[in-house]
Amino acid sequence: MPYPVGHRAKVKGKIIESARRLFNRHGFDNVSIQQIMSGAGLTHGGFYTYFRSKSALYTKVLGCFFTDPEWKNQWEGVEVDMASSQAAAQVVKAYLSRQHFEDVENSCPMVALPSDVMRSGDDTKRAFEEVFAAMVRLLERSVADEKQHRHAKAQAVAAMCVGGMVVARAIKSRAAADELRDACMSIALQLGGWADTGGRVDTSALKNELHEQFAEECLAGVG
Amino acid sequence: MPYPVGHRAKVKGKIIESARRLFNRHGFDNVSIQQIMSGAGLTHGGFYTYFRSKSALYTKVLGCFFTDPEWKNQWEGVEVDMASSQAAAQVVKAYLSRQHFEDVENSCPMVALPSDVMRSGDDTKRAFEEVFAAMVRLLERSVADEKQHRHAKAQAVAAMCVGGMVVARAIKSRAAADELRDACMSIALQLGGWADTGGRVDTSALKNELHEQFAEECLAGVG
DNA sequence: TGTACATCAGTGAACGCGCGTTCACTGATGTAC
DNA sequence: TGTACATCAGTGAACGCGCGTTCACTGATGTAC
Repeated sequence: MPYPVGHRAKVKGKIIESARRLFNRHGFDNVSIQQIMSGAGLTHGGFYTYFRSKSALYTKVLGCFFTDPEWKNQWEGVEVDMASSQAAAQVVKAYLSRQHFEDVENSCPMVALPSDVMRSGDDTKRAFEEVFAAMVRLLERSVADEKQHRHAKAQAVAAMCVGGMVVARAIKSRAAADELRDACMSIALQLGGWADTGGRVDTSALKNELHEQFAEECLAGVG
Repeated sequence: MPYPVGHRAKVKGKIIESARRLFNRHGFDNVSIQQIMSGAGLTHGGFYTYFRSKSALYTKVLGCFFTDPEWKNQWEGVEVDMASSQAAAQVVKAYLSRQHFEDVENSCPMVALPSDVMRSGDDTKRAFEEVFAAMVRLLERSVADEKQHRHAKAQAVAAMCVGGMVVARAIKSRAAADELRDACMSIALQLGGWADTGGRVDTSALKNELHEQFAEECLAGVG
């Protein structure tokens, strides 16, 4: 057997990682296979030994988004304890943080690619749905409300987080974007019944949570 | 002077209208000039006597979005009284309605095109910003809260409306999308302090409001 | 250890295609007399 | 009313370009003996 075991899986991972960064920044249509492969240190010709088509890669990228280790270690900040009831508050703060706002390449795909996903196929939409559902599940656990209202509140908070970031990125004025993020953050924390402790946070906890949900499916595909 | 006065302006309007529908449905990159012109009943060659480039048309389309009369009369429903304090509630309900969800071609561009705008130039982002600001201004007037908190709450509600629709459109399950819209609607109404009167509404009021703001600039461009 | 070999990851030229854009031309229009 | 004319909105062939995709080939790898 020539070539070390796992060589292809490693290279495939590099291609996905390169594609993730490029898609996040420029969208599906404005990224060429040549750019993706070059970002992975290869030439364009080999692409089709790894993926059936450009769309197939796109679906894979979205599905694997939250399991990517580089992404998982991006937003650096203060420690997060997922067991604590503060977890949801910290996730909201991290999601609407300036760091997440600025780091387009490594941002949540729900913020970077929603229009693209609307126009994509069912597989891509399912991947998006899973990501959103996981976020809602995480928030839901610590919403301060009667049980029957928690789910709706968590959904609304998640929508506010995603919507706030999407709009902040799509408007021109930096000041207006900052104001919008702040407003959404403070109202979302109020809604969830989470005190604004004022500290800085990262979202490695959120990412770990989501990691559990997709790691299996994703690694199966890459290996 | 050959050809009736205003002929070109009318045709230009048709091109913009055709482009608006196509961009909303397929995004900037997946629509060709040939499709746009054909939608306006013309051949592709004449395009450049009306617009400097495809991007220039795109910017114009976004800027004029809310002034378009066809769009203004789209979501049909019950009468709306803008003077009433119920206006904001009605706008929220219409924004998150099933009608708006389903009518992709005529939907709000903030829902249909956010990723595209993020990657666009400053002009496009300014147009997006104006649209969002107008929505916030409209909501702000009737938020039930102390004056200094109204602006933030209006921003958060607007973000929730946009985010809820964006996510609803990007996920696969119709049932989950319905649930999300309902959750956002009910929480948004709560947040604003607007009773859920349960009636159906349309958004012609919102559109009229926004119309005032952009009509001048837009008509200047078209004429 | 050294040599011959089979494997297959990756290369890069080539393909057809549709796009945005240009431009010389056509032909319908209202005007002049 | 009828004819000749100037205008210019719209046509459609043509352009260069970059894309997604294919495929015959290369050459580095670990294996066999």
